[in-house]
Amino acid sequence: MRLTRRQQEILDFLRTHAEHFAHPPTLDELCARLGLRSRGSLHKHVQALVAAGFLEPLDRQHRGIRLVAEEPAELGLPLLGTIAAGRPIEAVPQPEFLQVPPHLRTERPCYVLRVRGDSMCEAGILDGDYVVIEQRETARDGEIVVALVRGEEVTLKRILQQPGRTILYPENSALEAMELDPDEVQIQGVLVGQMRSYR
Amino acid sequence: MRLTRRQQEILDFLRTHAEHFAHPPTLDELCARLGLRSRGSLHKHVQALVAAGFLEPLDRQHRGIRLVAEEPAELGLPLLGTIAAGRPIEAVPQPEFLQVPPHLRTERPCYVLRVRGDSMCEAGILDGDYVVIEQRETARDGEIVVALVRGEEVTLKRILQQPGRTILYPENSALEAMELDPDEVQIQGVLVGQMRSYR
DNA sequence: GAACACGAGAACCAACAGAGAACATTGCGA
DNA sequence: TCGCAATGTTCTCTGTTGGTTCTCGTGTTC
Repeated sequence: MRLTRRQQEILDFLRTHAEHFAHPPTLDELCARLGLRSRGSLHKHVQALVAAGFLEPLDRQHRGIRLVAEEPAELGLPLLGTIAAGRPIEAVPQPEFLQVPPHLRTERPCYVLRVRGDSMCEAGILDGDYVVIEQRETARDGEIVVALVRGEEVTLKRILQQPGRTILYPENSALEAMELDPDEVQIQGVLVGQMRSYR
Repeated sequence: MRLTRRQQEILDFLRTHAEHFAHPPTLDELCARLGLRSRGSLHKHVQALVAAGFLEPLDRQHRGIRLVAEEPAELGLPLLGTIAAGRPIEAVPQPEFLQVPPHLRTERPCYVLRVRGDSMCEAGILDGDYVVIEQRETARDGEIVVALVRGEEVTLKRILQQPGRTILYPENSALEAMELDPDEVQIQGVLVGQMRSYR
């Protein structure tokens, strides 16, 4: 649905307002700011914005005008840093955002890491690739996971969980699998997508 | 259908206007800008542009003059079919569209293919991957291209162009390079991005 | 002269916008 | 707990804006 001039104006105002104040305005306050004298008229506009999906329905709650969560689709996913087998994740200082198409991610919270090194090259994950990780603490056998080992090093490996031991396989025949006590392995996420740019 | 002078002028104005303002103009505003005094006359031109497919029909909506189809970016890129080394591209019946983040494509026209087979597996391109191809007839040595060989088979290979011969390398040590006469190879596009979903 | 592009202007009416009243609900303070 | 003020909801009424549809007139082109 398309917004009218007034609706757009109100929406813009609400967005800037949200940046400066913790609480949404009341209808009366909004009226005053917009030069209106009728709450009823304003309410009509607000309802239109709710119908258009920009505001959450304000079910009789006071100060109930809340902006709907900004589509993460537009913002993209945060690029948290670089993952290199055997070292902690090297975080980027300013969390950058990367656009990720929906079919490379899941509905659950995800983030992006940049891959450093060739430990997964036989699985088609190369140095410089971006991997999309679903934030999750458990994995199924055979999934590729971001794992924190002994609280110090982070790697991207394929996981196999057996009673009493957890094995992390690199996909590179030059490297060896790690066999660990389940307590030593903490799963931080599961690989759900991968991207590479050749430009 | 061909546009008249006035129609072209109006369309041009609307395009520049769209770059500067969030809302389309009203008929009256447009009149003023164009030096017209009759809304009715202008309306006739607008309707002609709607009929010609340049504007969306403005069903009595205020400020409803909107340019049509500026959204190939939003729509994504067309998924044209599946590419398997040694066979023609198997076109999908209904051109599907796939969202592709900007860093995986170029400014020039691009399309997406699905990869079948393992001929490029050592370059990290696996069976089932999506590849983003920039439409282009020439390539630099070392680029991975979509090449039509002898007018019959299409492959995804790394290219090397020497005087008098063109070599197409698969990235799979089990397969052999093709050495061809330059006339036999027609480049259809160059690889600029790659995506894989693990879901 | 017929067809066409272009423009003026009037009349019409649906979309948009606002005022204000009445009512319902919530939440706070006495 | 009660009562009141604050706030959200629903109405009706009103006026304005702006898209739509006409008719008519004037050049221009083939």
